Amino acid sequence: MSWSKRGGGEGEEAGGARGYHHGNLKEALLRAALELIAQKGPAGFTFAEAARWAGVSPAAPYRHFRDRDELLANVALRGFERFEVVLKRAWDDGRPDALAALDRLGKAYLEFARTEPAYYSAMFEAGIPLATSPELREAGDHAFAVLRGAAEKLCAEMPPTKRPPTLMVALHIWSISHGIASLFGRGDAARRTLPMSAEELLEAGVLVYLRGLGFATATEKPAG
Amino acid sequence: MSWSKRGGGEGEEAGGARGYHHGNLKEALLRAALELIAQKGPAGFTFAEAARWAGVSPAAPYRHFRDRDELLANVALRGFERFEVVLKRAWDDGRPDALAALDRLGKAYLEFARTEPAYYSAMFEAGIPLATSPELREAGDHAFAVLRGAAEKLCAEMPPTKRPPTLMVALHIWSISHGIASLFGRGDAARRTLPMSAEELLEAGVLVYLRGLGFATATEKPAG
DNA sequence: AGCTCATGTTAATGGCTTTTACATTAGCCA
DNA sequence: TGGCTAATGTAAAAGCCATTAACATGAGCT
Repeated sequence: MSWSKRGGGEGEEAGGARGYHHGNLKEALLRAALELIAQKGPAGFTFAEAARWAGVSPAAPYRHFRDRDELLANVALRGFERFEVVLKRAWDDGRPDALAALDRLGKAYLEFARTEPAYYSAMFEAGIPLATSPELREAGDHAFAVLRGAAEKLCAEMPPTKRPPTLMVALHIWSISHGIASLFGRGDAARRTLPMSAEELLEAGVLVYLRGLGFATATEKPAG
Repeated sequence: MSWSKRGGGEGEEAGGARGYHHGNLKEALLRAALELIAQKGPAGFTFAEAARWAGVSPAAPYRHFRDRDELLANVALRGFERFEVVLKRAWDDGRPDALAALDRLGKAYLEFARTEPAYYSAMFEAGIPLATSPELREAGDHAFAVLRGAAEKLCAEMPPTKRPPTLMVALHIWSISHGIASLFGRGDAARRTLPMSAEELLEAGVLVYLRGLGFATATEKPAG
């Protein structure tokens, strides 16, 4: 293998001798940013430190990102793409049944917020205007589309007469997932001691909600 | 009236002649911070600019706040206090009935996020560790206590046999409110075009949820 | 009047962001 | 192979910010 330059992002991490050109600086900066955001939050992250981490001068990043905000936006973009993958895998087209798949979906949402706090905060808390780039908005929409697809399948299983609006159901599930993730789903920030895990809280909430829609759940016998 | 100094916060806004001492700098800084956060987000806000806005030197704020973060935390603290007042007023002890009051509560939550985005982002998105100060956590807890009280009254109206855990209900309602406010509730940031207002979305979600709990709502006749 | 402490100011250090002018070299074409 | 050009880095500089230390002012009390 040609170990030369564009290795797909390996680079030299920290300190390896390299020529005048880095070879994969853009990738390295995205990674550095992610690492730094994870450590110190989106606010604490600095362009200069990312450059240092990648072993280049403070001006080098400007060859790849218009400014600090654009780098942040790119992190968010990548986050949404990853998020979509994760959610899609969890949903798995609703197998074996919509309810079980939805449960996985919720857990995946929370797990993403917990294990990828850097992405999550870049995506939802860094205050990046979604209008920044069409791609960003699109990526966000694609991630949401997974939830929407889930709502669709769920609604399809209900009798047409009492079938609720799909979009509304998707928005509700998204909102409660996001609310729980934001308020209780991360390491120790904003931690309030809960009597249950975020996962249990979300699962219970969604079950109650579905029951409210008239969706018959297995655990709940109709006549108590 | 003694127009002299400590006027309760009036100060000179911008440019008025004043002596060596400001007279109410702490208050002026808190206001300036709020204004700046509203304009440019919690990240864009700078200590120096707040000082400028208050008409003092860049070092003066350090007499009142340990550093920039402490000022931010104080803004958040004040935000939680205000939030509690707003929520309490909306809840109004559950009058005339728990359901109507809960509806007002939800709307108040969203209205706060919309009309006080500076407070809201300082409280929930600025990444201030709640452990920063006991007061901050306490203020947050007090605000949540209003929701908890609402859940309590709601649960109390249900037959004891099928009465759900109060805390869980409060957490669910808080989560969906927070999720909707964060995702759809602000000016134009993160705006996705919805087929309904955030208020309608929240109201519908809560109604479905309550129905799922077995709470009989007026709009929904038992036999459709 | 005089003391003292809270509150402001000035000046200085060090970091970050961003721009401009210049350096290096990778990729390509003859 | 040799040379051109655009992409990618570097160096240096301007301007802003956070934070601190040394010094100034005056408010409130005795």
